[in-house]
Amino acid sequence: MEKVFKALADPTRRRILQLLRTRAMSAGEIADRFTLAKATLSGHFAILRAADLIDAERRGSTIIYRLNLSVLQEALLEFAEAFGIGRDGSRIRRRSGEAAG
Amino acid sequence: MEKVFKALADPTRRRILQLLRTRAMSAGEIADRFTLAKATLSGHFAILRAADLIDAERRGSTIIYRLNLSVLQEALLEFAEAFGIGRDGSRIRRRSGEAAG
DNA sequence: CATATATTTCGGTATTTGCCTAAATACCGT
DNA sequence: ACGGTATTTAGGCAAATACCGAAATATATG
Repeated sequence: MEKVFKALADPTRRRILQLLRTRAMSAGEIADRFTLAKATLSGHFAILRAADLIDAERRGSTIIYRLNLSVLQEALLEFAEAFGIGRDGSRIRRRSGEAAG
Repeated sequence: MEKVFKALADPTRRRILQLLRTRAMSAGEIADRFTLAKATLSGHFAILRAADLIDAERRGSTIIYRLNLSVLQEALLEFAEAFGIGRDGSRIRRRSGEAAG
């Protein structure tokens, strides 16, 4: 959870996740969409990987990154539920200290 | 959105929001629940306020902070929708580039 | 006005972050 | 094994962050 929030704090990393939303991409393919140095992007990949938000798969000489949507989902949902925030905008009141389903 | 994610990146600030979940509290009341200096907490309040995640209301000599849940809600929902993440865990597929809800 | 209380602002330090270039590693084709 | 492409790791720098104690501000009260 901590690592996920730290990872999401950077706009470049959020953009990377957005890019991977539609399909998996190689490190270079992603890097081409940014004006940053490849080494810089590589650092961002490492952080996203440490947060388990993306998976890396070596495919020959390239490395394919894939969005791990379920982890993003879990983290967001867990956080939202802690505040009783529902999809429809409703707030579910809980007795203080009670955990969300 | 940027400010919200930056604000949420720090665990102390997330704890502050959690504290305000049940009821509004004065700065001092909040500070008493941390081992950090009041000045440090005051800085965190400023960041949360800049992100519009909390509202401040002067009440005599104290300042009452209140969680601005709707802003947290909006930010989280907007982000989740961009990834097609639904409350039930389902993923809604969209044509690339198409905006959510 | 003087004092007390609540909170913020200021000035400083240590750590972390984001970026870069250069060098290292991994894999491929010849 | 050699040269080329893809990617990461290493080293370094500037800016941002998180923290603190001290000083400043605002409010209430005697």
